[in-house]
Amino acid sequence: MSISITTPLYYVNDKPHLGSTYSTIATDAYARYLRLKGKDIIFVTGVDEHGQKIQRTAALKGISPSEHCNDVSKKYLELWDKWKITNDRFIRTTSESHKKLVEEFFLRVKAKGDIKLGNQQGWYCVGCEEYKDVDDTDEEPNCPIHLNKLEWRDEENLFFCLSNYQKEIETLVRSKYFIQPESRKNEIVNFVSKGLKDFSISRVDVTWGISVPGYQGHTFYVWFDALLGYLSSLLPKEEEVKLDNLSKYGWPANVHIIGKDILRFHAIYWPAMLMSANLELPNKVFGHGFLTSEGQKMGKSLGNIIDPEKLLEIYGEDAIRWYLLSDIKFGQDGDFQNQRFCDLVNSNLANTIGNLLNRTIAMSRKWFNCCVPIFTYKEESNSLMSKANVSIEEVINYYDQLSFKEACQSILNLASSANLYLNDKEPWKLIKEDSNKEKVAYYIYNVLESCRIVSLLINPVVPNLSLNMLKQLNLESQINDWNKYLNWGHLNQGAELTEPKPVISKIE
RNA sequence: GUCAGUGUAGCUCAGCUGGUUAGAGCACAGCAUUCAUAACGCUGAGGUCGAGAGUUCAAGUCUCUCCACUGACACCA
Repeated sequence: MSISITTPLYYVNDKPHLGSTYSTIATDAYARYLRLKGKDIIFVTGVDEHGQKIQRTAALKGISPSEHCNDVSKKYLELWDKWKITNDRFIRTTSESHKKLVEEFFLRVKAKGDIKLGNQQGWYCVGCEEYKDVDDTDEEPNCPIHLNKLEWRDEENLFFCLSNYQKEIETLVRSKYFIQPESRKNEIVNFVSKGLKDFSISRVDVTWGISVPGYQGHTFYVWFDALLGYLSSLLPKEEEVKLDNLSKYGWPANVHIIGKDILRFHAIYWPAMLMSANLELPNKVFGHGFLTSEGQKMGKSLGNIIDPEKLLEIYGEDAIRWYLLSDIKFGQDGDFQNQRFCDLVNSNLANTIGNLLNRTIAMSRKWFNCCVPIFTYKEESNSLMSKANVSIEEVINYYDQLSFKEACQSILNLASSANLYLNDKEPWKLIKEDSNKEKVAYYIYNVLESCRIVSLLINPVVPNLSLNMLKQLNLESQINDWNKYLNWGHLNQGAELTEPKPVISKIE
């Protein structure tokens, strides 16, 4: 039975930014981890292509909305390709199957009695494109951002009766693992406890969207469209679009990995919608933090926007993945600092891990015929093996909880232990006495074996580095299966070792 | 405005129920050193723990006030 994991479906109003790249990288790391453990997963990403903003952006560019969507969606596809993201699906909400699914979903929810016609009233700012909360006594309110006058709008909309699910949602959001991280869970619990209001699911002034069946002039508004992409993405192309088929193809999602800004919609609206449609709920919703650049919010006006594509061209995916996943606690906000980024990549990947492999292969080749040592010698306790076993257990645990930073730390600890082990054993001194050769063989083997474990454990985070390391150990074939190889002793004595080259070069 | 969270070495962060000289990693300095990507290892310098007051034999750790930042407070894709 397969399970799905998802990134947000990114809004194609503009080209991809670092934030969406961050979500995608994290989800990719998790997907890679699950696959290594042998799980049958479907990694879903995609784009949300409807709405007024897109309609307007396209008009501004003098092209049709669909042209605009094609352009931007293509950019996303290309970018994920460049980053070597391993998504299995890429859903576009303008696709025909998605449209069918949305219609079916709506009819089901309507049949359940959870749809009603109502009026959306309020003070609307054209600039912000949203309704503003204003002081009731204010007869002519202004937008606090744009400072212009707000328009009074009274628009007929369809509503989803979220309030029907107050009890169920309350229970759900309080449950132990549904919302993560914990701090955000509290916000949501708080919010729900104040009482849920029905929300509108259609617009009458937006043409660029999916028409609501039976309601002339209405198109679906974001949440009743975009969120359903998680479902429509799962149906195989040849399969008839049917909600009942979903459980065969990976629904419910194991986790939705999203930015903290859209947590509420995923943790409250979405489950209620699914309940109404009689579908299973996702197991978990993880709202990660936002990135700043050198301590400041990224913004056009500040001109400090980090372009993920340029970043990739300069540094390559491993360096950036490592920095984002190993230095920023997943779930908290993070700051991209160029100096720190370079320092950490060089210190952790090139020095601690890369150089460890390099020095050990060099020794092994020099003293053991360009091969992994062959020996019969054994010591009673093998401290490195114990360290490796601890790391294996810890790292699996951390990955399971999406605690990438902690996982990376544990891997780094193992590599450091191996470096210390070498300095402690001093094989380069021992080897001067011929009688020590067995001992040296044993020590070198232990360190090489630790490198092998490191390379496997680190794979979800920095896949290229991992593969490079395994190649140098002549163990490329072990890359895809943790169940088989992620335990001590799978490095073969006497296997050939080629001349080591740095597995990752230093940056800047 | 209301509620919640954060504020600890240059940087990123640990410090549970209060208890000897406040910790780690990175960066920096010195030493050592070749097996290695000037890498690894060792040593060191660096903090009035946001500010002030209080409780206590004892507070980074509890209470109060203040300051700064962040988030939530419903339609922000």
